[in-house]
Amino acid sequence: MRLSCLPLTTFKEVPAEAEVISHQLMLRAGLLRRLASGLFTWMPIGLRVLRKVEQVVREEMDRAGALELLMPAVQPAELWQETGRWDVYGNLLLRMRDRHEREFCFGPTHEEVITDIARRELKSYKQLPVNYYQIQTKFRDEIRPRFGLMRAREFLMKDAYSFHLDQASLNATYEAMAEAYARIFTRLGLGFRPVEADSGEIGGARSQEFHVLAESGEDAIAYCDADQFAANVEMAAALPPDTPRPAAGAAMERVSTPDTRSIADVAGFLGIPAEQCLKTLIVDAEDGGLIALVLRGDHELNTVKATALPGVSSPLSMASPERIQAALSCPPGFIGPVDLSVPVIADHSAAALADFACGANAVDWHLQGVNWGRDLPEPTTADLRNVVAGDPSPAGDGQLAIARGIEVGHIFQLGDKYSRSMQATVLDQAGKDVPMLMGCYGIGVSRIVAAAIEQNHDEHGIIWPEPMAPFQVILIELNPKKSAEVTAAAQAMYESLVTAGIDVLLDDRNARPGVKFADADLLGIPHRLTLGDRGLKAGAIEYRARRTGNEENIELNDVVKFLQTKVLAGAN
RNA sequence: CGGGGCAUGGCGCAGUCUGGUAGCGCAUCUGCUUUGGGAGCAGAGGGUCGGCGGUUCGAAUCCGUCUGCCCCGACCA
Repeated sequence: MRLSCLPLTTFKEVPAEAEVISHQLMLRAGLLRRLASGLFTWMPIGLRVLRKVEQVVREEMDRAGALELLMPAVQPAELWQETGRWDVYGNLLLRMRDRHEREFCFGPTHEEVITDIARRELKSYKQLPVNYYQIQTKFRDEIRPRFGLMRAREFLMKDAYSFHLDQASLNATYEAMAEAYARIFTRLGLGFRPVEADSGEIGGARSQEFHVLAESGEDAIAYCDADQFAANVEMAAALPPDTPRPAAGAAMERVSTPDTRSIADVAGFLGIPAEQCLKTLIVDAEDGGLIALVLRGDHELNTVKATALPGVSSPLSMASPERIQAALSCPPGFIGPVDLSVPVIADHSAAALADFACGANAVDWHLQGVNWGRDLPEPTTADLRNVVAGDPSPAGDGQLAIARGIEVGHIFQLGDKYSRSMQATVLDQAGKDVPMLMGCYGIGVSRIVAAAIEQNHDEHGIIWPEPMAPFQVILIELNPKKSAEVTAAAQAMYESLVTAGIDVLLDDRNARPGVKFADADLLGIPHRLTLGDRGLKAGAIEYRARRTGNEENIELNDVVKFLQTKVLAGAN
């Protein structure tokens, strides 16, 4: 492609609407334009990136034996009513009516449609397993679209759905998809991690998310390199400390602590570390009463774990200050587990403390030197907290670290949820109708593009991983108006690169060198060739790698060969 | 949906408090000079100041109302 034929407008300044770096850079580089909230136009160069990602996904899905098809974006309400999701899905579903007043939605996902296909097409166990996939535009009317492509309302997704006679077959395809996903993200040149995830409402046996690691990621991931453990922070178990509780060394003492409510205040006032304090949270109980959850001062409550506790109301709700005052005769901020009139559940780490400080259940008073078993009963213990860096790995070997990630893929086992409600059955060996088991496997194709930028950029712009770069090479022709020789040489070089099958962008615009260099950096094309009169005289062209900034001069005649080894080496 | 912020040429902003008929930088167009990291000079085009209503002799500016966009929370590829 010749840049002189492409109306490309790049910005020096960051558009005010963009908050995250990927969104900013895509707007500045002219890859993306916003139409409305959560709706974007992929401009020509941006679309090339999207297509390259799509192609890698497609190749690996094909290699894993999945079958590509394409379902309609618009879906009839009847299918969604069959599974009950027409009512459950709520406002995320964009609904519409046709001229006959029939109800439709713009598909946010395709379980219903694919299950309808499966029940019509698949009649015998002999046809199983089957794994169908598509790469298609989805629409989810997100409550709050944000961060550009990261949470757009309309987005490109690869969604796959597999059908099986039995669990063993489902497991096999699930594993095959996990491997295919790992290959996809590896081929795309992304730093990623598969993590154990909450299977949530769907209730399937297994679920894994694939996260691209980036500072700006929305999700916190706990992982351990020693034993390969990785899970969403919400999902990671915090093990009880393996060292026994120290012996009590201090006598319990009531201390006046005027106006010190927060852990930070208390720890500061008493001159002790936060991990020597207890934090007592009062939550509503299922039976209408209250329950006290006790954590170490430096730990955070994990709401997923807390909700799962017997007796705790679901969803979790913190008791109001009024209820606390009424039931305990003490405002929040001075509550503690000693002589507390409601049930106490302590986190393992909190239960392992000796000589700790906590609220005295009286305004402006705390207790110090408190010990379980002596000053108050041994508590019921449970895992209540989020894991923190340095915690032992639940998999048993090594310590956890915390990283941030962007979820770009999710695989899970659906079981018979949809096949049962939609009567998608096949005849088994015994000639009996049985509902098929299903798996489902998603990849956010457009989100990958944003995630790649979040992970790969510098102060000058994007640094595309080779396999998704819009072009492999940018050829900059310096001062085209000044020298006919340079122009001729650039054209000849461009032609020979194209002939060699190299994806090259020729910057033949009549612009100053600085503009071209800046745009090349902003666009993030991995390999840059610069042809100017200076080099031409010496019979050489300058090469520069976007990521490293390394430069070298290449003989004109060697350029194609040089790039083929360089570019192809990077692409596979 | 709750909370906060913003809306002025394509982009970034000033002007709003204290009403007097719109300005700066970038971008765009023309010419000349320049040309290895976002050039200089001279000129040009482009804005019903988000919409509607009100106050006023007069509204970007004050009042009301609606809309759009962005950020923080619960959801998700």
